[in-house]
Amino acid sequence: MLRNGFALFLPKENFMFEALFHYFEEKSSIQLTAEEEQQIRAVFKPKKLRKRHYLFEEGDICQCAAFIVKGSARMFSTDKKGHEHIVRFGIEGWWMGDSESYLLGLPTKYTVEMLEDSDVLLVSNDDYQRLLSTIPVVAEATKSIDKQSFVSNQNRIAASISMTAEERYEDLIKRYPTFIQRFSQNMIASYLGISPETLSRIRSRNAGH
Amino acid sequence: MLRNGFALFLPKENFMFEALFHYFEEKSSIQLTAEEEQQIRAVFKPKKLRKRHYLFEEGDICQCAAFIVKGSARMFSTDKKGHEHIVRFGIEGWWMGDSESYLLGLPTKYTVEMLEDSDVLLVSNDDYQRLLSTIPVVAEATKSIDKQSFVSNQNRIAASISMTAEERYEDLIKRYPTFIQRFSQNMIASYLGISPETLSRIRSRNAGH
DNA sequence: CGATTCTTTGAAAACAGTCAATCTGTGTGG
DNA sequence: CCACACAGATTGACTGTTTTCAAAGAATCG
Repeated sequence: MLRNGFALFLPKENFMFEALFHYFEEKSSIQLTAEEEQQIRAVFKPKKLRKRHYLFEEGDICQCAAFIVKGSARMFSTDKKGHEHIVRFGIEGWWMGDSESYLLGLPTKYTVEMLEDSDVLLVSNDDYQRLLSTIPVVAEATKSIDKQSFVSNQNRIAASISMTAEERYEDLIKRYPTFIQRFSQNMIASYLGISPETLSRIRSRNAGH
Repeated sequence: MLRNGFALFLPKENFMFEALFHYFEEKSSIQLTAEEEQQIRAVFKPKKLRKRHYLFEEGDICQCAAFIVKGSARMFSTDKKGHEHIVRFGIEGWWMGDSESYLLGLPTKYTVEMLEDSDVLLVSNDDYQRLLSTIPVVAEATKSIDKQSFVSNQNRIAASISMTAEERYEDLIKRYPTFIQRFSQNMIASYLGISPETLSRIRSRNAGH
C-alpha cells in the first residue's frame, strides 16, 4: 500500500516521510489526510548527512530546521578559548535548529555536527509557518513540542543552578538513559558543563552503587 | 477619555487593565477593539500582593498565571538541604507562573514570593487558552512572548555550561542592568547559582574596571 | 597491526563554598 | 536626635571540589 504515486519513484525518501507523518500524528493525536501529506512532502527536503559533517555552522543565518529520521547530532558553541560546549543533543524524532537565528535572522552562535551517518528532513522556517497555519495536525504537534521543550529547558536551568555535577549526571541518566550508551563521555561531560576527568571520577566513585 | 463604563466604578483596576492592553498591543503590533478589551477584563482578576507574600507555593497545582503590573517577584526552588535557588525574577510587564505545573497538572516545585508591594492580574490557564483562540492580538502577543522566553532560556542554558561565574555576572549586567539596582546581591547570587560571598569577591575584584 | 581517539589516574593549582567576624546602611523606638 | 537592632555586604581563614596538565591504559577503526 503506497500513500501516493511519488513513492514509486522515491522509495527511500518515502520511508523518511512516513516517519515524519507518524511523528506529527502521534504528537497531535490527529490523522493526516492524503492532501495534507502531499503539502508536507512538498516542503520537506530529504538529506543524508555523514558522520562528522555539519548541518550548520557558527556564523550561518539558519533558514532551516532539520527533523532527524535516523542518526544523531550535537549542537555546540565554541568559547573564546576554543573550547566546545554541547548545548543539546538530537536523536531520531528530534529537531535540530537554532530558533534564535531563524526567528530573529541573526547569525547563529552554534554549530550542529552529526555524530553518526544520518537521514534528516529539512524545512525552511517560512514553509513551516505556512504548514502550521493550514494543517491542524502540524499546529497541534508544534504546540505539544513547544510545551515539552519549554518544560525541559526550564528543568535544565533549575538543574544547573541547584544541583552538583554528580546530581546532574544522575538526573541525566534518569531522563535520557539512552544518551549514556550512545554518546561518549567527553560529550556527556561537555553537555553537563564539567571536564571529562571530573565525569570519569564521578563514575568510578559511584561504581559501587 | 475612558475606554468603557466600568472605569467609572473601578478606577484603580482600570489602570491595571490599561497596562495589560498596552502590553498586548505592543507585543502584537495590533490594536484591541472595545469588545476584545471587555473579554479580557472578564477573565483577569486584579490582586494586590504585599512584599514577602507568596503568589503560589511548592506543592500547589498552579491554575493561574500572573501578569505583573507593578512590583517584582522571585521564583525559587528549595533543595533537600533547605537552600533556595532563584530560577527567575519577575518585574513590571513580565509573567509569573509555572507552565510545567499548569500545562501538565502537576504540583509545582517552585515558590513565587513578591519582593515589593505589587499589583498583579491573575488569569486561569483555561481562560487564557480561550482568549488565545478568540483574540488575534492575544494569540500574536503570546507567540512573541513564547519566542522571547524560548530564546532567553536557550541563552541561559548556554551561559550556565560555558561561562564562569564571573562571565555570567557580566552577562547579567548587560542583559538586565536594572536587576543589579533592584535586587539584593544575595538574590543575584542565588540566581547565578553561586554563594553571596563569591559574588561579593567578583565585584570587588572588578571594581578597578 | 598501527594509529587515533577515548578513558582513567595522579598530582598540583585554581576556584568556590562554608563559617565566623566585621562593617555598612536603614529604619525604629526611646 | 541618638542608640539600637537588623539585614545585607564584605573580608579572612579554612575546607572541599573542580580544573588543568601530563601520562598511561583501553577501545575502536582503518
